[in-house]
Amino acid sequence: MREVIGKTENKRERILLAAVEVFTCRGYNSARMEEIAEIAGIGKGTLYEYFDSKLHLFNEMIIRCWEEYSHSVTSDRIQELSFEEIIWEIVQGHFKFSKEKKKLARILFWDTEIMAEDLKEWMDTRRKEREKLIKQIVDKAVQEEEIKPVDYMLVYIILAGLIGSIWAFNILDEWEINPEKLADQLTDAVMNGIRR
Amino acid sequence: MREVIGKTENKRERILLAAVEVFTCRGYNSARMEEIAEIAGIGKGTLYEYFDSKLHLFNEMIIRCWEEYSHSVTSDRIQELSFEEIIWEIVQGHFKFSKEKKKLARILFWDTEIMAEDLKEWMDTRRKEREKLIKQIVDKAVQEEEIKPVDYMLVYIILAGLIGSIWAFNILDEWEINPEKLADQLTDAVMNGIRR
Amino acid sequence: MREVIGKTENKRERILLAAVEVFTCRGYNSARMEEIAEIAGIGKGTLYEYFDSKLHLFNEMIIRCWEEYSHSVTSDRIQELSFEEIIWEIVQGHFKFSKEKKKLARILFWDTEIMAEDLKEWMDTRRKEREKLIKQIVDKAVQEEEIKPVDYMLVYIILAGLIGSIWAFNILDEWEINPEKLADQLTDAVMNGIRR
Amino acid sequence: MREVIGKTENKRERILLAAVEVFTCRGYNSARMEEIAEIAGIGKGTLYEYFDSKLHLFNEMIIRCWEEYSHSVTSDRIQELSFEEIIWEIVQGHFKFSKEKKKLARILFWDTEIMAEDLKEWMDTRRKEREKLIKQIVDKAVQEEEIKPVDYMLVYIILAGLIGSIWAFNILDEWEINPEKLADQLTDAVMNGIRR
DNA sequence: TATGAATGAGAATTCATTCAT
DNA sequence: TATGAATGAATTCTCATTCAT
Repeated sequence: MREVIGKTENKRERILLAAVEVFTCRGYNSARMEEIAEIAGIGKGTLYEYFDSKLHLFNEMIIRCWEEYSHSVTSDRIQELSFEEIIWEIVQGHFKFSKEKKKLARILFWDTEIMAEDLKEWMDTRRKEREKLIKQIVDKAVQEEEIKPVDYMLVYIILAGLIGSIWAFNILDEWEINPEKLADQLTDAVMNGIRR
Repeated sequence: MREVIGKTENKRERILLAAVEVFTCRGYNSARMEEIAEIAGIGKGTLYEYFDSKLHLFNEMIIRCWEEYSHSVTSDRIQELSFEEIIWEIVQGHFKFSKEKKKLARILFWDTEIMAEDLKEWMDTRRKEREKLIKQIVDKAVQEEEIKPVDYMLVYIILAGLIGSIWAFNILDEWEINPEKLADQLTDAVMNGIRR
Repeated sequence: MREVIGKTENKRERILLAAVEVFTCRGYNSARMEEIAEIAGIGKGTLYEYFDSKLHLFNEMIIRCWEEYSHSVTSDRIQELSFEEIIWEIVQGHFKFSKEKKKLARILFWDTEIMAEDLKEWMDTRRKEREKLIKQIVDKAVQEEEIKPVDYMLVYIILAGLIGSIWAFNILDEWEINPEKLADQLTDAVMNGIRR
Repeated sequence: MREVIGKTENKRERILLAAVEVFTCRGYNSARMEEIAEIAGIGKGTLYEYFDSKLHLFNEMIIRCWEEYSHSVTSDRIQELSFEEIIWEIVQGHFKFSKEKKKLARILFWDTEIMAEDLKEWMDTRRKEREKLIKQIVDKAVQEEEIKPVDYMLVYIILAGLIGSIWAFNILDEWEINPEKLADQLTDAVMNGIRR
């Protein structure tokens, strides 16, 4: 019994992994279902036993990856950390994830134009949640006089920007720096500015 | 003779403008050459008199737009400005450009998957130039003791990040703020940090 | 042992019933084996234990239905009836069958394009039998001076025509008339003509 | 100028002719667009320059053929003819058309299940027109006391039936009789009945 | 030079059939 | 014997590109 379920789950899993590989390398439109099937080591038709269409497969892959990403970035003990520590955690977590799965990050954050409407909504909801979380963190830090009374959107922009730029422009490939050190420096820059 | 050339140049221009319109609205893969021809007001076959292929047209469009972008972001009197002023100029220039040409910005900065190898190289060269420019600016500012002695890559990341996040996440649509004010705030945050 | 056979026979039967349902609703090409299996309440693979292929299943279904039709149209005591009564019986029997199983009739009489060669032959044999029967009936009626000495093919055409038109053109849906009355009128028209 | 139009029209025409050939031989579902293209002597893609889809092509073919059929069956001087003559004309016209284009007739009258809704409506309208025409003819004949006061639907069924049976059951292939003689006999049977 | 009709490679998807269990 | 997961041939349709005019 367990074997059958395992096998089935396994195949679905293998398809999703193959999908990550192909979608991230080629982008949605250039990805061919046949290649995904080949990489998953199954027949073309089998894909459609597990996913209704190319778009459905893509959407499921995105959701799966987003969840994986969330786990890797969000700390469980976020309530206990200071603002400075939170920034450090976010930057470092994101950097680690991006370094490992650079292409995935690209698809995940930017390749949104072909997403189905419901996936867009789903991602929007996730984004709003995140925005709200940052608002709470900023408000708390302002209240506790850890930071200046800034618009939380400003912090959001800065953070999102740092996060974005970390994997963009192929910086990661060329700049040898470890996540912790990068997190140190960026956190310092954000907290204290770069003015002498 | 000159008239023909003039006419020709004109047509090439019209094609490029139409290409911007179509590629930015539909994305590379969904863009159809026929639509580009229609918008340019010419025959489908004529496209191929001016551009070898869809990819070539896309590449030329990217180059064209990048140059336009560079003009709008880079000030001529960059040598005369202080570091703080330069950051302000960059942020504000980018914000303005992005707000006006949101979709173009997206394609320009992130839709890299379909770029031909030579375009990738071209963009890499541009990026290196820009990196070098920032290095000079940072070095000068450090030397003149305007800012702390930071790794110029750090500044590059922060700047690139801010630039990226400005148009990402649909922030632009939802956040009503004018370019100057945003530039003020971000410049202040970068220079002085957000710590109280 | 007998139970297994019984079970088996039962299953074959259920498949044929399901086939009637699906083939008549969807037509041959749009019918899916999976749906037939579902309706029969068996697994997809099991179909192929009982029928070699979709086409074989279709053919067997046709044969089954044709026999059912023959029973409903042909009277046992055909020898005892007058020509007029026979026509009445045929028209009324066909009308009844068609009204109940309109879609089946359509498949049975007209959807011949996908029939396998051997089924075509089978149906041809059936048709010849029927033609022969009508020839006998006509000859007898002519001999007994019940009708004029007409070519039996003429009668065959008229009968086949009436039979065909009864269910065609959606007449059945729109024209509220009971089988007996229709049979009365048509028999009268055939026997006596419509001239005043 | 005329040449270009001629050429284009010619190609559309050739596609329609090829479509008749393939659809009538294979039926809608088994017909392959590629075969139609081959027979028309053009490329696969060219079909789609002239017809949006397989269904559109089928529909246009049906309409075309129906019009052709109508011309061949309907006499211009129908008002001047007696009821008997009209029946004679209809039977003989239909017989001629069917003999020449047996398979087309089959598709035209019976292969209705895959027709698009609007084509079904179109054919229904045609059918209603025809029904109305027959009603007028019957009413006139009844009024002028040429025939008994019968329900016009009865005549419609008989006519439609004769028409149907003429091409059905492969009768045409096996029965050597010329159109005029058949029309004579059937008209006589309808008018006077077959009772001695 | 300009055109757009013609093309056909290529992609997504379906479904009858197979076969390991 | 019964099953249904797996398969891949087959099919429709798209669209970048060509080429005769």
